[in-house]
Amino acid sequence: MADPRYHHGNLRAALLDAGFALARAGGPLRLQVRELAAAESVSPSAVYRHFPDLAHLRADVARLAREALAREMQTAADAIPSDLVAGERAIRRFQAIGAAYLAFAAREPQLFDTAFMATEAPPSCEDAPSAWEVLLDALQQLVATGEMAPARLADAPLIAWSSVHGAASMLAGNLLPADLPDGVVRTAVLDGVLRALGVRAPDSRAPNTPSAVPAASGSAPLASRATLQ
Amino acid sequence: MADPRYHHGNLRAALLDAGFALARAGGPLRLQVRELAAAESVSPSAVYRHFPDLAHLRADVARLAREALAREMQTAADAIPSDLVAGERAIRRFQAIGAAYLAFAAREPQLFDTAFMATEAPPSCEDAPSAWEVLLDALQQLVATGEMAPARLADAPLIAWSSVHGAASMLAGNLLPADLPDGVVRTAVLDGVLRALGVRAPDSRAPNTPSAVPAASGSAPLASRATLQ
DNA sequence: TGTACATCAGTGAACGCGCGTTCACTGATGTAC
DNA sequence: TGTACATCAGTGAACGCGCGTTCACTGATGTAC
Repeated sequence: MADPRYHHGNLRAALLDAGFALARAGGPLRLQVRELAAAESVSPSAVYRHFPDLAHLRADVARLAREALAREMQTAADAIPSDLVAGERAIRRFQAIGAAYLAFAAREPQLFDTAFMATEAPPSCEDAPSAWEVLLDALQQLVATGEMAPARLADAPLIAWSSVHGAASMLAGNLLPADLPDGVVRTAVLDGVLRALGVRAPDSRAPNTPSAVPAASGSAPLASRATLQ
Repeated sequence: MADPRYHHGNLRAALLDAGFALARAGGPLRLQVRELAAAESVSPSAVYRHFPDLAHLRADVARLAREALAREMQTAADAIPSDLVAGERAIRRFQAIGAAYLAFAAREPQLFDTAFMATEAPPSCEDAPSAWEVLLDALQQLVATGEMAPARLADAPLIAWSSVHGAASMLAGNLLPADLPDGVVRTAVLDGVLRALGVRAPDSRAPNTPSAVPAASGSAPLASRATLQ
């Protein structure tokens, strides 16, 4: 029987998985050589058999986090029924992608931070799937079905990504009032994006009116700067 | 003549200023007890005469960074001529605030990171001025002048902040193509926010059309995922 | 006005810790013959 | 089929460093009398 300490088998992939789990629990600061090695019951120096330094390992864990995000976006889009009218389906898929992005940030704030942390090395390969590509595909479908003006494709990615990423950052960073339901954020931001893109929401086909927004309970809940300083 | 090493005078404020300068140059990671003390030519233990620990000092430096941002927003708003028609003035002030936010992130990325970094202690006082309040004031002026629907106030802060903060994060984090001019980002995001809020831009009074967007040079520049992974 | 003294704001050395990384090594694997 | 050997993937100890923080101290300040 082989000594289980030697020849782990696939230590590189195991370290990345461990990094993913550590980042999920504790964020970027938990990505340390010794902790990663301990997670795989391996000596710290074994890490250097598979990565030139910690920076490269961190960059790949960040990539895994982004890929996890992209997969959830794609899965949410694919969950939209395919028997809808093409235009409505394109809109619903676009909304599902944004909602998945927000849900990921709210449910896995540490992983979200890791996905977009500053890295001092490049990842070993490109994101696959890529969240950016998933977004671009959805926008192109909006154009193909006539729901968005073709010229809007020039700035639509920037508009959509800014809004959703900004809201996701606030959800992950707990910058929003704790009693603010995620659904309110989702509705406000996603409806706002559709209006910014000149796309009519499938529910309320009257753009530029606040009707789709749930009524504020008492005074405007977002007006409090208790948490968002 | 007093020994200059003793009785610094206002070491607390000086440490915060030094922290601001260090964060500006090197971001949150540069906020270290020893480096801060050295910046003021003081021994590390002197820091503990004015702050219980590093976390509290960091929280106050972050506050200073947010206040610097808020001041630039307010200054930009106040630079809008006051002899304009009230409605147009309110819109221009709102645009100026957003543009200042984006310019701050692009010009001082490290300071921007510091402003919104995670802290393990609360700041010693509230932000003054507060960027959030500056935004709220501008939105209320949009309503007061009839440029925005009052009901929109419920979600307008979230929509505006998400979009601008998201774009600012990308500018600060160098997630956007390097050859993409800041002006393109500014125009795309700020025009998008106005459309999302149902506010007619003062230039192009035809909302929901892409006319205000500069023509894409060749293929859509944002479609490249070279830098935005 | 001068002096004793409590208070304050620093010093300087050290502690303990955990980090990334290196180095000589050793055990396991796989291949040539 | 068995064996020598090159190669690979680990070990374990150590290095050097820099970190936040503590502690006993000391020099300067300001106030009471």
